[in-house]
Amino acid sequence: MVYNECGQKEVTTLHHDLPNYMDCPAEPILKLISGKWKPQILYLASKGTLRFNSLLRQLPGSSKQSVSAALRELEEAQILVKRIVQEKPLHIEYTLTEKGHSTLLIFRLASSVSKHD
Amino acid sequence: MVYNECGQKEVTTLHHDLPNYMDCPAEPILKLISGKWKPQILYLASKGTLRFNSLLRQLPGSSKQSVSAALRELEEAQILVKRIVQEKPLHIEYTLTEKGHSTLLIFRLASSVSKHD
DNA sequence: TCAATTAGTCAAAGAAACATGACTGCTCAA
DNA sequence: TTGAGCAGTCATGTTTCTTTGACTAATTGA
Repeated sequence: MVYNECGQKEVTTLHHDLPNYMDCPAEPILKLISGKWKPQILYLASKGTLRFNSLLRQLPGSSKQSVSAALRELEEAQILVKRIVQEKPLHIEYTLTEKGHSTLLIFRLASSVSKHD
Repeated sequence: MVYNECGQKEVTTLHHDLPNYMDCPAEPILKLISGKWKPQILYLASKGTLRFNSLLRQLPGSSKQSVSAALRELEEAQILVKRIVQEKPLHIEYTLTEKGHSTLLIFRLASSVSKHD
């Protein structure tokens, strides 16, 4: 015999245990902005334009591989824009988009939540 | 010779590349609420009280091990409370705390950010 | 008494994430 | 023209995360 969450007999089906097709709507963005380096990368992006090698040095313990992957994912999600700066010396810049700025609102809320724990 | 982000000569030191001691303040909570199952667990918790085996069935593909670990971490962080319900049948319930509810504000913001991309 | 349910733990295996080091190709100042 | 910096890629190895399956121990209904 099967019981539901209220301790009552469940005669028909376990409909409350069926796989949920109502998934957490926040999951995609959470997945996008989490990981070993992405929060810190976005935080640094909020302070100014990013450059690859500089970023690597600002993330001690990180690797080209994962920083490169993080930048690519954030660019694909249109949170960062990559642009080639045709100035001397020629270089590449990563900057927050409008979407990137609104995504960073999540960070501000998150840090205020953790402050008064 | 070394150049800074503006393409100007950097005569003294690369102070903009020194390891940053200003870490992203949102990182701890982001780490806490992210992972393979935690977003969905918290989402389900927002809809009502959780029970271990029911939760497992609602998360197809998950394992006892990781759901158990997730619940423990969320309990340790005081986002969920665990309580033994002395009713027939005796069982254990996980419920959102006050802190848990304010943490879920992050989810609401996150989903609204992703909706108008 | 027996089988099922609840709520887990533990060891081992497999998958995913991440780091290391070598290498590429371009630019730029000396 | 050489050496250094920039912005990466790629193969390999390690570490970390997650699943699998066996097991425990109590409760409960038939």
